[in-house]
Amino acid sequence: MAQKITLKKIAQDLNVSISTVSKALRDSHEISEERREKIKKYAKEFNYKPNSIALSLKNQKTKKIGIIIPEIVHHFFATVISGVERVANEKGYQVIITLSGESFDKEVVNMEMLANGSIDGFIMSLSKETMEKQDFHHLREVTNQGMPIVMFDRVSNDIPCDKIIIDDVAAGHEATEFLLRKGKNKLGIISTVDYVNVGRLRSQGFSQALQQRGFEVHDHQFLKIEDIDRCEQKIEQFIADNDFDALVAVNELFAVTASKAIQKLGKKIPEDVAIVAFTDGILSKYASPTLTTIGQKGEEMGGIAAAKLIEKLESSDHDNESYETVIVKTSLVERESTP
Amino acid sequence: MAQKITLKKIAQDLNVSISTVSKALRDSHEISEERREKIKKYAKEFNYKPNSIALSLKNQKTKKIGIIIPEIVHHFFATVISGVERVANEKGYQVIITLSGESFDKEVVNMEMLANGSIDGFIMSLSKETMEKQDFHHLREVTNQGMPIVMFDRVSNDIPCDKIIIDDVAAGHEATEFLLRKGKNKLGIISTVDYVNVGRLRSQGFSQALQQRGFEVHDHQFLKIEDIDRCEQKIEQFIADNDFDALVAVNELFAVTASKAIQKLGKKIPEDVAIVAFTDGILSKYASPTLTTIGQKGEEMGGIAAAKLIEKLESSDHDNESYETVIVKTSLVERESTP
DNA sequence: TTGTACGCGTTATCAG
DNA sequence: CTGATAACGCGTACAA
Repeated sequence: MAQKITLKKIAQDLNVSISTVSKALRDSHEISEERREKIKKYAKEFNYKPNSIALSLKNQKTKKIGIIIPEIVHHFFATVISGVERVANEKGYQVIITLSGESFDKEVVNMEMLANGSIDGFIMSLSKETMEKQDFHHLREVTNQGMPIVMFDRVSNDIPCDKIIIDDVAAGHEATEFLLRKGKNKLGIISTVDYVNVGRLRSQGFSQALQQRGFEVHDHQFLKIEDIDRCEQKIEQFIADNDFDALVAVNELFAVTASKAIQKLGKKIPEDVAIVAFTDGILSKYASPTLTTIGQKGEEMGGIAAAKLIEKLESSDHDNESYETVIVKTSLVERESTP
Repeated sequence: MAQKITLKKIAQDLNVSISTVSKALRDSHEISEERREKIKKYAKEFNYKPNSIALSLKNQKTKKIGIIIPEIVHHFFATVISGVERVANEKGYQVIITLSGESFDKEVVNMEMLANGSIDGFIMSLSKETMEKQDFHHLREVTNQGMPIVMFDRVSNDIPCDKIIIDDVAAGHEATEFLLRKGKNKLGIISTVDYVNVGRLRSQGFSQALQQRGFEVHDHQFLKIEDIDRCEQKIEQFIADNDFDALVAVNELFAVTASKAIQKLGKKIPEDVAIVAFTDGILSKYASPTLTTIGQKGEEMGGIAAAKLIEKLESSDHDNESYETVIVKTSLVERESTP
């Protein structure tokens, strides 16, 4: 009930001026020790804390960074936030999160809300709709105002800003090469439709790896799933129709679904068919058998994004007009689904 | 680069006073239509948006709500945030998220940071350490300042505030009764240590259901896990040592681990041993076999929490000093792990 | 119809 | 050593 205490109230109660209180609390030597102590004691008793809104207004800095992501219930994004939060907190920043829900309009609205002084800078990953529309005017508006953006994972080349991505082609290559080295030679890949970047790029890496090893690449080796909710049938069909001895799946869900289909057909993992999945998450760790995956290091990406953003925020403003794209190395985690 | 535009700048550029601009933009009839239009056009051209920090300071309202949760990478918490965010956005509020990482100290620090004017109210779930220590002084300080808190899931009865919980006793009862009705009669429960509320209460429901059916309840039916990282061994031991025909697990991880242990022992699910898990998440849906679970409805809890908080925030301040505890019904989702 | 003054809480600067 | 004043951006009561 006791309303929040302010400098003004302390000043009134102690019959001194506001600026005296302010100085005393900041240990200024301008104030006599006696008075200083008295004021500090009083402030402590009433648990005085400077009002951060007032400070934001005065300093033109909020010490907050805004995140806009498509969904928070996706494990990858949750890990990114976790990384952002960790680094931000270490450096005295708070994190405001908004969700676009893969909607362009909501992404725009949220950006506008946050850009009105709520935060010092953005960390974001574009919504699917934005990727499809290729409309980035909201980002440009923000950067034009001098507010820095760091993009991760789903980025746009049209916007000049720092970017944190993984090299999906290389990652697809790594997964494939790993299977080839294990002696597998009848490979298939379960991917998304091509306009989803990650699916297209990882498939590209898959093809490259095969070709480098002198294999021919055929269409029947590629399954491109459009509707994630009804992927089961298609995956079962894909596996039944082909005599694969190894599969790459561009996400955990496809991998688990494939794993089940394979076992249903009476084949053994990894002896008959091996699997490498992408996006190391909970499913891979707890599926039966556990899945070898290419980890996406969301935590690390988030951490790097936050560090980059804060660096920009705290560099003496505008002398630093160069932008960097950081490629985070993926890491292969071996589990039971590969020999 | 074009710095953010303010009322002041518009006023200068147009050679009028600040208040004229302010009034014009708010469609005041005090201002002549001609001038009004001119000002509005200019403002639109430079994309003027009121600075939210200044508004916060003036109105003593931030239109932001703070969330403190233990971890964001737990699916349940992610769904709660999703629900909070949805409702908050609908009502024009933004969401600031901080993570305690299950640490008491970090919870305290984060609360203090947010309480200094950054937000209008809290939505939170206590860290494990806080539950263990039973130290809630930081919560009390905040409520004493007149800032409302809504707690969910992990709550404290010591703090007067709205609470959103699931009836864990009833849920434990439901899970157990379900197994009994399926003809199982040698039941065990894999739970957490007692100071974690959910574990204790669900265990309680487990006991109640058994006793109501005339079963005796013995200590050996309870496994209480302290360290979630090394639960595997203990769960295997627990299953090997007892001849259960059904298990209740208070979270997905325990359930999946148990499922694997059971299959390792050559027993069949659900014929030999059935499983009911808690917290319906991704794992339950994709484990082999898929798991029957008691769903926790995180999205709904988050939505209710946000609605309650905003209601309190917008009710004419202090006439509303009653607190409510909302019990969200759980729902059993049948899958392959039960007959 | 337009402009001035004030207050939100803080700090920095300058005057006493 | 202490205090008054300005400024951050906004809205509004009051004065012109």
